[in-house]
Amino acid sequence: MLTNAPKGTKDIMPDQVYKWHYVEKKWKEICERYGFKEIRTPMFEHTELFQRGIGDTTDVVQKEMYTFNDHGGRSITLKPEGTSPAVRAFLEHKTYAEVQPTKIYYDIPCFRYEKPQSGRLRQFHQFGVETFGTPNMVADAEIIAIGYDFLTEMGVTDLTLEINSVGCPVCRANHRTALKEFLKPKYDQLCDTCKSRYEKNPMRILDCKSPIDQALVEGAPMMLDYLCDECKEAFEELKENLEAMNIPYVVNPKIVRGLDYYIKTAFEFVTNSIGAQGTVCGGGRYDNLAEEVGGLPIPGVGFGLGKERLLMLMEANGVEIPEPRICDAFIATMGKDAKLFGQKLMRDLRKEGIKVQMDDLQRNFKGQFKYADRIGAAYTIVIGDNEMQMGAANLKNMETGEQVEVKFEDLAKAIKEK
RNA sequence: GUGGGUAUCGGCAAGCGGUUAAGCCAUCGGGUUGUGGCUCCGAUAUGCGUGGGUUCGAAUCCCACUACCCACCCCA
Repeated sequence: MLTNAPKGTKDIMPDQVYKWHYVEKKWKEICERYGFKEIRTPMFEHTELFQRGIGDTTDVVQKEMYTFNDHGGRSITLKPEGTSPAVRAFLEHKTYAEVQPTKIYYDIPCFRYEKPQSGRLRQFHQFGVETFGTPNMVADAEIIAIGYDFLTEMGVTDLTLEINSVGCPVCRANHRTALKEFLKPKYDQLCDTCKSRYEKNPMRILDCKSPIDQALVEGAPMMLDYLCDECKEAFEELKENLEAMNIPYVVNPKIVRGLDYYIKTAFEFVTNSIGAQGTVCGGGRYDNLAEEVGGLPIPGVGFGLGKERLLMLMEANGVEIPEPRICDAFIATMGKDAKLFGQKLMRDLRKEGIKVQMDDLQRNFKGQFKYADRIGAAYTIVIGDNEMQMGAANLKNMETGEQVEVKFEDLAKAIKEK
């Protein structure tokens, strides 16, 4: 029991971390290529930030947050997402007083108390980007472009970009009224889930998986038809920008966001190849969020991208992530003198930046070779009585089997050359 | 929160009520004190998720619990 990680958490073991390093490095590279800077916010925030930011009625806030009181009586919550904390930091540090827009990226753990399943964990990790300070659709398109380029460069193929506009509070309310009006006479026929969605989030009914509900929803008023002039224009601009950048998309009028702060642009990169949780990246615009959490009205747009889901998708797509070599040279020794000398040699070579290892288990000579092979050493340096006398080691290339005598002082150079 | 599935060595896995629980991979040791990957030999579960029960006898049947997986919901 004590030797089990808590439900919904996963260890990333040493033989797997290189994959994480790989995507993290690429993520940093691409964000910086786009002119974004990294931000690091705390692991936890005041609970109220999320209640106000994400929205009191959302599932995330109502039943999924890891919330506790600290010893000072403050209600604290492990962050379930990255946008609200980023906005909070932007406001707190009055970054709006600097040249705008502000473009940031991050790489964070998130915590949500959910029932784990494929692609869904209680502690998961996401990459994110946010652009603050511009209401212009150019920013939305740029955010989407980062996601598109990143995913593409990671070798992911079976992925679709779906976009939608969820309108603004005004047009969304109109649509909601019209939709409920439309659904009212059919209410009794809806599935139980949708009955509960009727009041809370009727837009979700449009996306119900039940074929019965799908039929009932036929001809229902769609958000896109209810957009006000401003929102409609914005959506057109977004599409124009995406087309100009050659980013393929499909309009999915059924995309709904579960976080209250989204307005206008909503988008998702979705796949079918990693199970039911197919959204690898999702985001949108949130012009009212800053004000909602008590700050100035600062427009923003961004996305979150699930690292675990990305890794799953890469695996499903057969993307090969190169495993770095952990040992350039293994020093195999015979006899005590050689072993002690090997210790010194190992230190010298390590100072040269070479990855060197020796036996830690008192293996016999043959065992040392076997071990060198197992850990994938590129070279084995052999030192015994003969070598000690000659002042040169036998350097064996483990791949070709080729062996040469190399003076101790020339070893670093010889190994680095290949 | 609601469903469904699975639990035998580090990994994969046979076993389907009857003497000592297959096998493969991995690991460790060895094949005459100096060279790995191939090959050969040997070692490694008194134990079958946990606790009860049925039975002369259970990994094999029943019950409960627990863990993990998958799906709904929701989302990254």
